[in-house]
Amino acid sequence: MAETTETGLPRAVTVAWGMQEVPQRGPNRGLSHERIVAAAIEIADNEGLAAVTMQAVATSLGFTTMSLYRYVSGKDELLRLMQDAALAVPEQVTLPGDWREALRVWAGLVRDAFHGHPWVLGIPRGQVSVLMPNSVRAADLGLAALHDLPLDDEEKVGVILVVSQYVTSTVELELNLADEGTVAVSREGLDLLGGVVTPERFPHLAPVLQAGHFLGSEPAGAAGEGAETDYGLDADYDYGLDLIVAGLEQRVRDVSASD
Amino acid sequence: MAETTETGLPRAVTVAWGMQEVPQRGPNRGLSHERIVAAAIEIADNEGLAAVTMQAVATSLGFTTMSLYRYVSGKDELLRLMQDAALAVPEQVTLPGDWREALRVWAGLVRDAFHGHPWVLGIPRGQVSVLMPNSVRAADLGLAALHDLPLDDEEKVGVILVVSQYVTSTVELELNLADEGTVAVSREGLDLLGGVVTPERFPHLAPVLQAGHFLGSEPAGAAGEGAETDYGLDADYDYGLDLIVAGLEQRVRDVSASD
DNA sequence: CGGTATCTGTGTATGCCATAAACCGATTAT
DNA sequence: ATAATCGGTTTATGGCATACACAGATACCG
Repeated sequence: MAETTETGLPRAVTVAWGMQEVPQRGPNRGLSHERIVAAAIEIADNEGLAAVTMQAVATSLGFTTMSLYRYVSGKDELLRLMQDAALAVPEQVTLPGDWREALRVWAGLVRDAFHGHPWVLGIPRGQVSVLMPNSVRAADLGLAALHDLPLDDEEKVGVILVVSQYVTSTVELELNLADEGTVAVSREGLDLLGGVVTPERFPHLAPVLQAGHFLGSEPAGAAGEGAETDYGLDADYDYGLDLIVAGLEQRVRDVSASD
Repeated sequence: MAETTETGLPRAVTVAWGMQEVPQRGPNRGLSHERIVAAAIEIADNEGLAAVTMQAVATSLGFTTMSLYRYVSGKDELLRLMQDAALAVPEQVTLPGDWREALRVWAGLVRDAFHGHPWVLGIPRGQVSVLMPNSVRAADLGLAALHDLPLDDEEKVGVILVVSQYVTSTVELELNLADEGTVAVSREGLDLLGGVVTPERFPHLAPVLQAGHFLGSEPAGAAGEGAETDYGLDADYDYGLDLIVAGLEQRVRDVSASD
């Protein structure tokens, strides 16, 4: 159960939206939660999420550890704020007119955000709020992408959820495999696994593993050509998205037919 | 970067598969990683993931904290093992013949596993391995469900991934909303949000929020009838799954047509 | 069959980290 | 001007993961 204010909203939500009353008396404030979150994000970007400690954030700002607690109720709240701030979708996007294209572009924006700050996935789930500013912004943009679809709003929200969840999970998978695939799939580990993942025990999966699919391990191929943003799973990503789009088109046909 | 053995496989993987050499000399072992993981899971089930400390696990087994480190390299590894053990799919499932039904049943099994041990979602992502025993088991079963589909193996793996990711994310969403929806959506918070989520700034989303959709908040309705397993988002869950299935059917048609 | 290398469980110790509590000086409302 | 409030610091605490070194148990080797 997350910390909540009298309104029932999690404190992180009210803070992020600037709905917190600003004190009148007392000295001028030397910090702001924006600056704190920005500093924390920079640390996470450079040194990983584990390096984000209250102390590190505070000293990187030239303040004491405890000073942060005047702006943020605790580390949980800081993490929530970081997460939302990191997943900002660019302002002023112009989406293609065709909803299929628009949806793909939107998904790409979400995906880019994750790729820019992969440590977000290191934040425990179950603490995420749909009501944070950038979530709301992203949702609005997603609905904009689907504007011309002949579905009611509730259903569009469902689509947005499915897609964003899909994108999130795909990035998560990419990162797990980046950790694991490159090393483990080096034949050696796979052979070892072959001892336990036998065709008798796993009739359907064993052949696939043996064939070397799974894990998106291409046959070496031409690596190195602008490899920066090559996550190796682009094909799988596109495939899943195609699947969703196809399902959506079918749904549209069904709806249109029943009119 | 996760701890790896000489094989390149994460240590958690080799431990989970029992691929670790058993020592010959020395006293008889009083513990096993299975018992440790089981104890840890019990604590997590009863008191939440936060209560799972090395100390708590050890004393619940009647041993010292440090004794655990003879079986598990650290807490990270323990969490990985817990995650995999918690997400076990029942043995001896018989899947329906129709692949649509089978896929739904399979997705339901995965979903049930999460519902049984929701704390799994509290484990930071990016640490999860696809090579753990129960992941493999689940993947095998998933492929079995799709056995009759006229798609190649690689594509089926893609489908499995999409579906399991979808299920995972849906459960995550459910839990987030259970934390937040029940409390926050009590009109009061929503009104407050209305001040910032204005139709001018969020033309597409604001109406939806105002209408009370989003967050799966039904108009009160008849709650209490066997509410145990009522997560409120079943409709959304089914919807997304339908979408995927529909997409898949389309894909099958495409493939068949190009034959 | 005795010696030795090896392993297990334990006790002790360390260092990091989040956070609580009390304090001083600055600022503003009255 | 005075009092109520607030910001930032200092100091202190408790929890937690884990490194290290030890004492007894066990199995291999000659």
